[in-house]
Amino acid sequence: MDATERREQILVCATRLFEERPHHDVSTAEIAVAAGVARPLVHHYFGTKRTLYLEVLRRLYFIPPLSPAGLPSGSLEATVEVVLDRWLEGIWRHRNTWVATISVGGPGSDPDVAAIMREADEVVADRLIEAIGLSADPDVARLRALVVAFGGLAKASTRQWLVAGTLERSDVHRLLVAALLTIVRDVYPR
Amino acid sequence: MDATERREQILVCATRLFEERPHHDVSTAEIAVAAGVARPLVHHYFGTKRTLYLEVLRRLYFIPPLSPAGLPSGSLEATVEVVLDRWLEGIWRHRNTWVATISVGGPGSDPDVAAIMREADEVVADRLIEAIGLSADPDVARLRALVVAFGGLAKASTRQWLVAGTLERSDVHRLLVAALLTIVRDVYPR
DNA sequence: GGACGCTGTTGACACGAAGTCAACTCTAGC
DNA sequence: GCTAGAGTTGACTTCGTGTCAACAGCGTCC
Repeated sequence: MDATERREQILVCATRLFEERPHHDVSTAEIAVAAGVARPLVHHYFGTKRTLYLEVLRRLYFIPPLSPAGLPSGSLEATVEVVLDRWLEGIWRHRNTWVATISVGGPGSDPDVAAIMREADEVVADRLIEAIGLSADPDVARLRALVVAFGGLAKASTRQWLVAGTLERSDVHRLLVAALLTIVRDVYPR
Repeated sequence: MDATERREQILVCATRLFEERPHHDVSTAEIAVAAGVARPLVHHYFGTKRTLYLEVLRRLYFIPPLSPAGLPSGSLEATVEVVLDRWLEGIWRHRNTWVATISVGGPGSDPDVAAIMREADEVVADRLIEAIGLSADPDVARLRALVVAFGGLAKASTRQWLVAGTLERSDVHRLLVAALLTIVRDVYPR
């Protein structure tokens, strides 16, 4: 089999396993069996188990969708409403992956893992800022930091919606719209 | 040495190690050396390494302070301002521990870890609701869910402040005050 | 056609960490 | 002094990771 195909196949199997179980009790042997290959081949393609895990993470984190096209032109409020509605739509469509990505760890978690998440958070923040048409603003760095923080609210609220079931989708939408508008209007301006 | 003392000593050493390094490369042997005991003793007191880790987590998560006493009586806005200011003060005082607790993991992270964090988040949310004097409200469950989500904003923004350095403390304070007021006034009411 | 080299693949080994167990030490009570 | 029990540990077993040399398929050159 072709090298890139095999690599991809192993990566897919590993992703599935890492999504559904704690990574410490997913062994490379198990991944190899799932992919129908011998264990050393996993190491051949990905080096260490840790490298493979990080690659799975990158793939998961950068799948989350935020359709950048077809943004509505209108008041800030209307734009934010639509953008966040679409965003929640995408979250719902990929809810399994999303829940996996926002599941949390604790102290002693991997700094490389944290770095990947941080980078992904910033990419999402930039897209969001672009979607609401503020990417040309001076002092965007500060706005970005605020929107990254907003991302924490987004993750936590979608978890309440999708995992805990203590919030409805409409609650989450209202919360996020109100929070983002507050940030842009009241908190961001010096 | 007395059993509880020894247990405590091992727990303290383990906490220090888990705080500063990824838990997968902290070995029980290392913990044992740090505590000046033989490795099996660690297992004797805590069973598995996982159990010890979870106990460290519980201790870390439930240390975070939110002084419940001396709440100011006045407008909602003034109360929220003071409560969050004090909260940030506590965060700053225990910033190392705090940063350790909000450091993130990824998919495949432990469900037990997630459960501990979720419980801690709810405790903090309840204290916050109590501090702003809304714990007697009907439909508190929904408010609590919203405040738990707000906790996500609080974590992410304090991370921007303490780790990334992209926000000032005053930024975080303004952000959290505005967001919490928005939640209580605009989002929470049906 | 056979030798050669390259890529994909694997069996077998080395190393290290987790968890278990029987045995040792020391103190308290008879 | 002797026993009982708690605290403690050395030694062993098991398991997972990572490495290495070797094998199989296949295209290429003499």
